[in-house]
Amino acid sequence: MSDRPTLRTVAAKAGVSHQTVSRVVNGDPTVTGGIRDKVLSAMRLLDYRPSAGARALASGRTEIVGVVLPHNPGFAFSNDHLIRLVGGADQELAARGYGLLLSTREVPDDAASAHRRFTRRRQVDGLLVEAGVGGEALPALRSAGYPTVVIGYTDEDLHCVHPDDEGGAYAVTQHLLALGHRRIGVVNGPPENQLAMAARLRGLRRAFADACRAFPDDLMEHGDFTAPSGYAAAGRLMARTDPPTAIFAFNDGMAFGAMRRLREDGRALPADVSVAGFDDTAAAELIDPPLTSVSLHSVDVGRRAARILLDLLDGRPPTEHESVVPSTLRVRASTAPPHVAT
Amino acid sequence: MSDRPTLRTVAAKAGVSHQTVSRVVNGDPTVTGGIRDKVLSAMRLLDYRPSAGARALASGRTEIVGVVLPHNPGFAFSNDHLIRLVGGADQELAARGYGLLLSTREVPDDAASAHRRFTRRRQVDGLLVEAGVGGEALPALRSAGYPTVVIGYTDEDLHCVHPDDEGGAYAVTQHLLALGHRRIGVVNGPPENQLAMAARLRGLRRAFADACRAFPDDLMEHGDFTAPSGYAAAGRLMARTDPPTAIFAFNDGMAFGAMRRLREDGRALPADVSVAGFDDTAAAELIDPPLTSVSLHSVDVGRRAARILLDLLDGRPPTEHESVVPSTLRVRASTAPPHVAT
DNA sequence: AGACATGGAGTGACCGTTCACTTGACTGCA
DNA sequence: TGCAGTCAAGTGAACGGTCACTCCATGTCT
Repeated sequence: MSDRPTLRTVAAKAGVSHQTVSRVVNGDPTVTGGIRDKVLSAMRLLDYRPSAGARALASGRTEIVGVVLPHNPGFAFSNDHLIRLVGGADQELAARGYGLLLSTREVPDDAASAHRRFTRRRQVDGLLVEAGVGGEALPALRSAGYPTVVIGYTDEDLHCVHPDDEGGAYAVTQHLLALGHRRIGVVNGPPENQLAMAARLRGLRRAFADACRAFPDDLMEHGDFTAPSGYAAAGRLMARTDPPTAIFAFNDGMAFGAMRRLREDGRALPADVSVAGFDDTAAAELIDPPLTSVSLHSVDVGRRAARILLDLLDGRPPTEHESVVPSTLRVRASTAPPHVAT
Repeated sequence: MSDRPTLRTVAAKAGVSHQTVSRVVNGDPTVTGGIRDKVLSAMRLLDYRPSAGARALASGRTEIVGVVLPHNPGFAFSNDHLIRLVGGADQELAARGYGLLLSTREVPDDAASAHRRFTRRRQVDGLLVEAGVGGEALPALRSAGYPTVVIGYTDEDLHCVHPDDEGGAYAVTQHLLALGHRRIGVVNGPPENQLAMAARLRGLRRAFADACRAFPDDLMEHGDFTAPSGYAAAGRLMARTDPPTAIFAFNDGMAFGAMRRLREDGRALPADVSVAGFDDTAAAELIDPPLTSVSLHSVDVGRRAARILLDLLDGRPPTEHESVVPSTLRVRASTAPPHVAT
């Protein structure tokens, strides 16, 4: 009595076979209008809800995809990115009836644990993996044999989607060069994000090359994406004998740190030194002066990744192996022409 | 051949019954060591992975909980909170073998759609709902009859967990009063978050009362959590004949807007006017001057909610109906004693 | 008019677990 | 020595869908 109704219960009520009810549930067009109505009202009457488990068992598909995210509370700058990524993926996947099973793991985690939760228990049809979960996890995922799309960069032979880091860095650099800056200091990111950072560096170099110049390698420092590391890097850059007139930090967090350092050193922003960031976090337009940065369209990245995964799930191999989502430069008040040289 | 092994396949290989294999998989202690080893090696040999679908069908439990989040891209300030919430919940739930099935919906959404995805197809055992999904959705969820924990405030008769908004606001107000501020302007939040805002207002009033004063109601303005609304509200507050010496905005975003407005009006921060926010977003300590705010311990809120849900799922009714997670005041440079009155 | 294609609806097996019972061996106690 | 009591392991029936077929009533072509 208190048991939930099944296909057969509904079938009995409607005076049809359980298969017919199944057809109605799945929107099979071969069911006649009259019969369909009878079944629908029986379903409504009994408050019928299909059992996802039974369906998964019988069909072999769970209609769930696993989403593996890095969860590094200290690395706050990417939260905007992550949540938008997931939101975008959810939009696409939900439209096709797929659910998102989440796994957020501390980044220093044994490679196995994150994905094993899904694959060990065959509860997902495919996987969406943020590259930040760490390179060790990816080979393990590959071997599990699930359709997988990586969000970010990867060395593995997997489909991947990422923002146009190279294009974004190109745009920033071109913007600074056009303003008249010649000595541009760079605050590069940490080695963990090597592939993304390499792309940004490529964009930077290409912009210099297109302006018939070369990036002076001695003007590069490294940070770890945190504001303090940007603070320190800016200090080192400005201590050069011929200091830069602009600083391009490879994420907003380090740009904020650099801004603080420059201001503490008594330099006016952007009159004395221009600063540009990357990622266009929420704080970028709140800070004073508002930070020139590169917006990543994370929602679109998530959507694109989801679409590729859906192709894979449908057995429709996507044409492109690596998909790049355009990013856009947001010019704000932190960048301006340099002081006229003496 | 390419089919995945089942319990019975493993059983045949190990020379035992399928039930014994099931016992080993589920860690039943009644299985003898020798037999267990045989089964385990057979499992390893065949790369056996249990079918979540079959298990769900047979046991009636999916070992998945649904997480319903509001997804409002414009409302960037809460992303930190959301992602930490989920991270915390995941920590607790994963430890007990539960997965998190995510649903992020645009906030203006028909009440039905968000949760129906889960409940319609019975793929979750319980639900974790962020109160921001909107009040209309909650009654619908209730009727679905799933064990449910609300993260935030609710009028419904559901278990809920939220940060100590009242205590946080009390701490901020007490801090400002202790500094010597008497006229404290408030930028209240939007009506959608009425219950949380009411709690913050209670804390504010209580702090005034404990100092044997009363909050001057004429010094309250409303915003919508965005920086521009804080900007506007600050303008209105400072236009009073007797303007406040401190502004307490009910979230960081509005505080940032207020700071910009004050600075544009030529006021020094915090020398002329102190500003305090709420939520302690990542940007709070990056901005200049760093913003005094209230940190919400979102991870703990998520964990607590998950634990309560686990109690519910275990048929162990939690003692407390409403659970409050302490929040802490972070005093930074945006608050200081007021100018000495003439 | 008879053979045949067509399309709506029904039949029963099967997917891979768990669950309630049963079986059988071994224990300890009278 | 016999028998209840215990405990490890086995048996077979669900669980609630989907899938591959069969079946039957039409309509069409020769």
